[in-house]
Amino acid sequence: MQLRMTNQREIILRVLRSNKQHLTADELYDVVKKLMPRISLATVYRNLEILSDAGMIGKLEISGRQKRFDYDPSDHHHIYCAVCHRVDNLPDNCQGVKQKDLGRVRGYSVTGYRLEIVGICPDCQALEEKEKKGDE
Amino acid sequence: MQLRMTNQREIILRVLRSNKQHLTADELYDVVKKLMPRISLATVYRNLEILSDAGMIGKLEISGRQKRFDYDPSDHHHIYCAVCHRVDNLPDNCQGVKQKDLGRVRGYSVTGYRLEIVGICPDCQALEEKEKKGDE
DNA sequence: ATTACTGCAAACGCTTTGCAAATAT
DNA sequence: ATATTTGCAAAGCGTTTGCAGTAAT
Repeated sequence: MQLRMTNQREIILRVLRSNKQHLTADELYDVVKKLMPRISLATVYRNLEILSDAGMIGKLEISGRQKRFDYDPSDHHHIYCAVCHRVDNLPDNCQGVKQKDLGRVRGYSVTGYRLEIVGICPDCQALEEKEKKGDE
Repeated sequence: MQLRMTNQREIILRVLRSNKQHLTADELYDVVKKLMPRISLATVYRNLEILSDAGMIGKLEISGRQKRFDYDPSDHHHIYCAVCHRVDNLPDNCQGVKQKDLGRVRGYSVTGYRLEIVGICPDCQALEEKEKKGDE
C-alpha cells in the first residue's frame, strides 16, 4: 500500500508543520476546514494515523487525554501544562533523562521510556497571577 | 463534604488492595460484581475518582489508554508492558529519576513529572520465545 | 484501470451525569 | 434529619469504521 499525496493529506501536513504546535485532531480539523470546508473529521483522523505510521509526524499519547500530533517526528521529550494542556518540545540536552540504560528492570526488557514533566506554562502562570489580583 | 464508608466503597477499596494490581475500572467492576451483584459500573467509577482525590489510592493515566488504579497512593514510578499493558510499580531507588530540579524548563514552573518506561514483561517475553519456536 | 482515499453517518469504548430512591452519619 | 451516595439509563467525548462514490497513480 503506497501513500498517495491527496490535497487533504497535503493540507493537513502543511497546517501541522506551519502551526508548529502539538495539535489535537479536532484543533487541526478546525484550521484545515477553513482551507478546505468540505473535509471530514474522519479524514483528519485517518491521515494523522497514516502520517504518524509513516514516520512523517509524531503521535503524542499523553496521560489519559486527547492525542496530540507533533510536526517533529524525531525522538524527543515533551513538557505539558497541567492547566491548559499545551505541549512543548523539550531540548535534547535535558540531562538526567538519558538512562535508557535502566536496562532490565524487574525482569522487563526495556524498549523505551517516556518522561512527562508536568508544570504550568508561562501563559497560565501569568493568568493565575491576574486571577489572584482579581480575587483580592 | 465528608466521606462516608459505604459497603460499595469498602469493597472497592478492599478488592483493589488485596488484588495488588493496577486494575481498570471495568476489571475492578467484574471482581466486585461477584461480591455485590447489584453494584453499578457508575458507582465504581465514582468511587475510584473519589478515593484517588482523597489520596487513598493512586490513579494512573497512561498514554491514551484506559485509566488504571493503584492500591499504593504513594509517589512512585511505573513500568508497563507494551504487549499486555500490565503495569508494575517501580522501586523507589530507581536512579536518574530524581531530577525534579529540572527546575524551570522553558519558563514552566515544574510541579511534577512522570516517567513511563516501556518494555516487555517477563510473561510476554516467555510467550514471544514460545511463538518464535512455534513459527520455525 | 486500478486501488487508495474521501465524506458521511453510524457505531464504538470508556467515562460522566441527571435523577429519584436509598443509606450513612 | 440531612447530606452523601447509589443504581439506572442516557448522554458525553474522542475516535473508528462500513460504505458507496471519488480521485491519484
